[in-house]
Amino acid sequence: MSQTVDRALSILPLLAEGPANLEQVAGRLGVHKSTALRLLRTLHEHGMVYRQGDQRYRLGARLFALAQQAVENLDVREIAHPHLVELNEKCGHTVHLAVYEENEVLYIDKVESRYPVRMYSRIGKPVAITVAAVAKLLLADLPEAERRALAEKLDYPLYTSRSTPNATAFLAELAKVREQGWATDLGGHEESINCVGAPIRGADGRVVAAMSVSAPNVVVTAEELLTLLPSVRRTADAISREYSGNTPQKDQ
Amino acid sequence: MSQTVDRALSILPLLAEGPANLEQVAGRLGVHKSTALRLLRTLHEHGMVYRQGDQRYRLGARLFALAQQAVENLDVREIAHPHLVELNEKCGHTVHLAVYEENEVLYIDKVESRYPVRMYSRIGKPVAITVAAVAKLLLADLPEAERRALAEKLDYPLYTSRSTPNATAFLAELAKVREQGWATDLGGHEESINCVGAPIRGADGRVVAAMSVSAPNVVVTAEELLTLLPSVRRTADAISREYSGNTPQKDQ
DNA sequence: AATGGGTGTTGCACACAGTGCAACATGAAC
DNA sequence: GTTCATGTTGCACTGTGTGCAACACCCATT
Repeated sequence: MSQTVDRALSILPLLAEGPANLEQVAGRLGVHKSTALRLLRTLHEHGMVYRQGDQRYRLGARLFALAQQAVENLDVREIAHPHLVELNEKCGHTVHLAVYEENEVLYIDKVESRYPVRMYSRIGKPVAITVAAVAKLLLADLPEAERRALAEKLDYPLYTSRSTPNATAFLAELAKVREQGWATDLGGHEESINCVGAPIRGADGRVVAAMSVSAPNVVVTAEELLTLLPSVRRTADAISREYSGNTPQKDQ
Repeated sequence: MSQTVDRALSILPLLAEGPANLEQVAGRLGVHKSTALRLLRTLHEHGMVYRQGDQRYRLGARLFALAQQAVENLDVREIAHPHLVELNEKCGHTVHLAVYEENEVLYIDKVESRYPVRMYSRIGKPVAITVAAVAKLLLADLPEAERRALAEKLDYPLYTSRSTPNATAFLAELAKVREQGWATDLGGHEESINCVGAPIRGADGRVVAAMSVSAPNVVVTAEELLTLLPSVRRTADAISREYSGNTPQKDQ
């Protein structure tokens, strides 16, 4: 829509790949050096990019601060956090909270496992959307048309032999998840890691977030993990109740 | 420099305070609704803002992903992390890693305390620059002129009775820190929390990052925490060695 | 010191992208 | 149905962003 802003914003993902100098930026944007310079200066003034010792540009500190504030403003997160901690204290495993936004599912909170073997993930990181339990929960609740369109558009990378292979299988899985009200990921992302998750609903019944408990095979088997399902669901329901109660007419 | 981009970027901190609708954005930017609409659309296309159910705008998911990638590209962090974990396993307290950038000090990594009483902090959050041990370490190494200029420009909020009160006191503290090669924060930010930190240096001897161990009074006294100083310094030195070794002529 | 290549930076004239206005949609409230 | 509040579109104008070319700077190399 706005050419200048469009160009400026295109610089950010470019720099996210690694530092770059003026000419490289200009080259990849397809604009004159002087144009790139002015854009970078503006970004710099706003703290979005940072100029390191060798004059190359990197993403800047303000970006962190903004992402930080953004995540703190999510009221689901605020409400859910103590419940997640409580569940973690009971079972000891990693607990995740995720939301869906614009064709992506991302973690917005995490309580670390108390076992020494931990799974890698980080708040803000987009989730493996075709296999993660939380992703299934969130997508299962989308309106039919949107869900179908998204499923067609996705890639289905075969992380493991148990990954969701294609759109048809994914839509079937989503139907099942919607039916039963909970979801699992049994080695679909990493061979040795299993998850079990449940949805968090707003006052209108729509799924606003999803949570899951994850643990590696070496700590508990899939069957043992599944015995946690009732407490996961209880936790998710408690969060739903509190969330609906606190925001009676607000939507999200 | 670039009016359009400047305006667009000004929207982000505004939305960071909380969701806002078109008119509020236009009002606070001092531009016409239609102008604000076009800017928001461009931001939206890039995933920087998100339009929630009630049509109000919020900060978007891409912001997290970008901040995420940015932090993963910092090679100090990469190298330091296992050392921080090791130190945490030895002493059990919260371990922080921070860098200085454009008049701000911010945490780029953190290993949580294994004690139930934890201090609040989060990766990406700017540090209380006038009192934190890591901030003192990073600022103490700035060139004289820059250090002085920054000290004059800062605010000196009195978080507690032991907070640094003004620029003179701060510069004196920085001189001391530079002299001794380590720093503390004894209840300067929160009455009951103490920290002890050490600098991480690049091949040229300049301080590139700083780390610290923090613990609340109720867990260990300040004196007990200070007994950890040798292992904190040893950890910092180990990181320095590895960082200098791996990046012999690269600067940052 | 002097030369040269590789950078980043500045000033300027032109034109087109961004602007604000006013008219138009939309949808909620009553 | 009417009113109000809010988001959206089309359009003419001009001011902002553009690319160019000249300039400044740094550091190698001789």
